[in-house]
Amino acid sequence: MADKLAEKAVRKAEKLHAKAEKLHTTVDKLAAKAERLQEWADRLEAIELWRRESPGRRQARFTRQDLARAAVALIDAEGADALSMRRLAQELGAGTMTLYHYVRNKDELLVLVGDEVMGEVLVPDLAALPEDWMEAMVVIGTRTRDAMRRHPWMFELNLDPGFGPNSVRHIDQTLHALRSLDADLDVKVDVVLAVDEYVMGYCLHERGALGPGQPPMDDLVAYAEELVAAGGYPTLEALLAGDGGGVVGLWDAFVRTGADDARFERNLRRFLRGIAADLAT
Amino acid sequence: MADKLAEKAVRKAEKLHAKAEKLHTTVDKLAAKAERLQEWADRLEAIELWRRESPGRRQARFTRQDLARAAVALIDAEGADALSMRRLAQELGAGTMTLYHYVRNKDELLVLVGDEVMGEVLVPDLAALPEDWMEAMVVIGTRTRDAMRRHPWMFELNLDPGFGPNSVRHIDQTLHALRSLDADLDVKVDVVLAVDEYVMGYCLHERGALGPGQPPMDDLVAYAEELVAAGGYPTLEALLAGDGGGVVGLWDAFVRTGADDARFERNLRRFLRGIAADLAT
DNA sequence: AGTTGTAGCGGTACGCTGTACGACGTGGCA
DNA sequence: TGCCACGTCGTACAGCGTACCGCTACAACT
Repeated sequence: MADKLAEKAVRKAEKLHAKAEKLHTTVDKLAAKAERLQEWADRLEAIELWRRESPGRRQARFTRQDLARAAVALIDAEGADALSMRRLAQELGAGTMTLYHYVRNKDELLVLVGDEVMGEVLVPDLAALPEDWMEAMVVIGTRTRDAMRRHPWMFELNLDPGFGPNSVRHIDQTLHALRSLDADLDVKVDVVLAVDEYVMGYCLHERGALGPGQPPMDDLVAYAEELVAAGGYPTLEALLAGDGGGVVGLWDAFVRTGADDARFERNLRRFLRGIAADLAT
Repeated sequence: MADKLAEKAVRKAEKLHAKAEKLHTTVDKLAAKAERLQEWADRLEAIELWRRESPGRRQARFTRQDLARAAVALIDAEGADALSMRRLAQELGAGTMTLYHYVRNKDELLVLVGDEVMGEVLVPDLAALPEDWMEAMVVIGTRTRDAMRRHPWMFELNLDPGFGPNSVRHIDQTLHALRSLDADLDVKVDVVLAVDEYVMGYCLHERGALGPGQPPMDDLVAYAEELVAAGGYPTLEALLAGDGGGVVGLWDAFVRTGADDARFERNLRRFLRGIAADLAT
């Protein structure tokens, strides 16, 4: 009798357990969905930044662009670390907390800064863009690279692709550059993204690349030898064993190639050629 | 007489002024050179991180890799902002300042983290890399993308291309992948950099891209209308005027294309094709 | 014209950060 | 055995983002 009761209890417990597990997975799924929705909500909140125009009646001392421009100037001069709310306010001759009337938090300020820089990427005269889509993409890509060269700190800001007026205009202009490409919208968007990705990747690398100069090669070679001793560096090993310039030769090749100014356009054109060839099939 | 004296004085002053100016430009030049050298010194100091092996005799509680692994786990779980020296120390069950015996400052810790992640990019078995250089590059590129998908916060760390063992191994492997490419070292390095740039650019974009989901389209359209009203958005304007899906259609195209899993390899292959075609001429 | 609500401004304070400094105990060598 | 330097870590400080809240002066209404 007691056994039976115990058995029943066990079965009941198992059932409850299974039920609990099911509930658990349901909760997990809901949580995941909620997170996804939250992400979207956050990102769309970013659009809100651009939609809400200074809602007050009274005239404010500054415009948001004033903040953005001052921030860009400050970062250009002293680096991204120098940009703090206090410092920017000081630069503008205002109290720190005043900035929070133009911007909800520092991240929003950075979004402003990002869009300000995107303004420099824009082609001033759309009509001047070449008809040929590949040439037009080279023009836009080069402008982008130039802007990122002026403001290499852009990558330190960790901005997601934004919805600011200038960012949208950049997309618009890039699509405009593709007007001579006979393909449907999805293909064009694919090309827009791909080219933007290459360009940004180039700029990201260029930002961190070493300019020409002479490192203490002894340390370098010593380090390379230590690495090779650990094994698993076939190319390095061959270079050390062979007589073709050794490790220093490889280093030089990287520095030289990294500093080659024609590299950007050369590879961009290679990419565009590859895209065109693929689209032609 | 007094006039003559005054004239003389003026001439002398001018001469001195010119001399001062010359000195000034010299000083500027020297300062620029010093800055360049300083940059190099700083970057080479980074190699020092890898060269200096725990110099002490006594056995330390942790290894640098312990720190790196704990940091990666922490950031994976709670995001890059969660990584502070205090928090990591707590995670390791150590005092905060203890970490500073493994690492000179937080930046060095991040370099360690970066190289740890680069370890995931490495191809486990070099011999398994396809002979064909284009196929081999696709393998390496895909591995890189996968690692960056697992750790999209890598771009928040603002790391320059590093000299850590795994980073060097990645370069080595990539050059190894190009062994079937008949070209001299400079060309190969160009290809290595270009492909790495595209791959990183793709990952950088993917990190910030919106996953599939439904935004509040009304706000979006309203925003687009506001922008078009400002002028200078020909494509957007045409989309709003035309009947081909409108702004929502464009938005969808971006979201759809951004979420297209085949996009990475497709465009990487296009790039490689373009490179091969160019090298063949 | 006078009044008033509030938009714009900013001082203070809190909890967090990275890290300089110095104290402490213990392990390894002489 | 004695020593000392190595690994460990508590404390302190300057600077960060920003929540909270009081103040001032202007735009709008009576």
